[in-house]
Amino acid sequence: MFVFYYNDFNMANKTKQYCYEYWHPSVATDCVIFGFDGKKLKVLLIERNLEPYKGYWALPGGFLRETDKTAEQCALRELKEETNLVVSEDRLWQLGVFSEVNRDPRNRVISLAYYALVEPCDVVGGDDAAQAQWFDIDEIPQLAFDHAQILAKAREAMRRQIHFDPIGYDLLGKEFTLTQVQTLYEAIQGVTYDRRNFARKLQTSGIVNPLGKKVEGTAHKAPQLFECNKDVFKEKAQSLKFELKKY
Amino acid sequence: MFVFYYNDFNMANKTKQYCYEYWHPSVATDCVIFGFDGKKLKVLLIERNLEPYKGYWALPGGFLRETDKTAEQCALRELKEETNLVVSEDRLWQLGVFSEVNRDPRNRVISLAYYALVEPCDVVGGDDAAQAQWFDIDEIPQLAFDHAQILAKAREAMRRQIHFDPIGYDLLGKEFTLTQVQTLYEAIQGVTYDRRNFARKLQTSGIVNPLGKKVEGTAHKAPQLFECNKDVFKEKAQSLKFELKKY
DNA sequence: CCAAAAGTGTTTCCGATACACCCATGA
DNA sequence: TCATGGGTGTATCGGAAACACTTTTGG
Repeated sequence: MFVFYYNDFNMANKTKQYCYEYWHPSVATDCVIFGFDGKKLKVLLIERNLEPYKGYWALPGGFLRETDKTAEQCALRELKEETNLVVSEDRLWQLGVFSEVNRDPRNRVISLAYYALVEPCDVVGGDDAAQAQWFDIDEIPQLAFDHAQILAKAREAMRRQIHFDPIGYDLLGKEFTLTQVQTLYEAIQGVTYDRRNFARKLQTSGIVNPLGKKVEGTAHKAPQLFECNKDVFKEKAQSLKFELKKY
Repeated sequence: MFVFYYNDFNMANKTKQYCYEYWHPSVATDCVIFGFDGKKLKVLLIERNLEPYKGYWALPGGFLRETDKTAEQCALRELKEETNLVVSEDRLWQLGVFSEVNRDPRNRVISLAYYALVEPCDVVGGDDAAQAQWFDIDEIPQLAFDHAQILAKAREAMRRQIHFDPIGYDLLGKEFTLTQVQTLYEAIQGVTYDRRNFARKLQTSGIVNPLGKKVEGTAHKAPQLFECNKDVFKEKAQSLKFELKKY
């Protein structure tokens, strides 16, 4: 490999192995990982171990490498490195591009942002992250870079997508109670629903199937467990018209 | 400026002025521009003047430059250069990132894709485009790169967004008839609506305001002209719940 | 026995749907 | 006068919304 040395005001006496005829920006990915603890929406953040913004909380993410087959692969790789969380690509959704000139104090960095909804799990810090931690969505600390903006956009995107894809159920795991679904939807949409109407709609529509099992060890009447029928959900979502009903 | 010469299998004896410590991908933008002629949905394409895919039709777009303040600015700049079409930034919507390793035969190129809905207008070719032309959305020629995939995704994104934002009316201009709106929605959603129900809903909801003017020179009863009340539209769209009704 | 959450049925109301006839205009 | 598309009212139906009491369970 050809290597040479070269100085500029940004970076003195470092190797610059990668040379191009035209200007290239740096490209990074960032992930907004949503979770749900049964009561509140959560977001997974890491504490930065490196400058800039060392010590700040931030979205997990990092630079695209030549070995990353796609930007999605980069996002998932960084997520695993920094939080030990493994997410499958079919649960990763594109959020958008953040390309403001000064969004990173070091360089021109284009961030490709993604989001995912995952079921409750443990996370640990690693690599460039001092630690990883779930935060209540309404108690987010000050974030590095423009990550607050990215997070806000992710909330809105998720809120919209939930009308079309059964992603909400990804937050609940394979089995859940109707109350959990309702609490989740209320947390996401910021509204409340009537428990009886909510339960009836979910069951009669076929979006959930009863598993014939009950939760054990509750200090009250044991609720039934259900699973999500994602095919039915998608079929129902397909019938969406303008404002969801036909004119 | 420091300049030196260097060979590799991609590009022999060219100047490589831009050097980085780490690998950087090329970043480009592509635009899917939707139009509407009163009957059919249209898409704006350019004929490529350069290799690769010289002579193929493609989405307007090009490489991100250091002078582009944002990716959006790049997209709009390239659009203007190639088709002479000026679109305002608030009508430009992010579509997604296309980052497959081999999507461009030359190099690793990340494409940031955008879409916009514009009212009918003339376009001309320029710069890297031999010509620019509107195509009926159901009569798209073979496209360069993965642009067919980008276009497909744009159609779907637009179809979803139209539930939440009054972007459909951007295709119609300031004044329009109710039949035009209906034809447009039918073209986008691929369904038909009852003319009376459609008109009533639009008017009683307050989404359109009558202008008290009529179209002139028709070979039949002259239809009224309306304008879109985008604030009302957004307010209505806000009331969307899961499947649009409250549980 | 008490607290806490689950389960369940009926009525009301509104909006979506289906449907057909007359009107205005230019050719 | 004819062809074309514009404008409009009503009856029905179904799903959404509102609403409260009983049941189960562990403590």
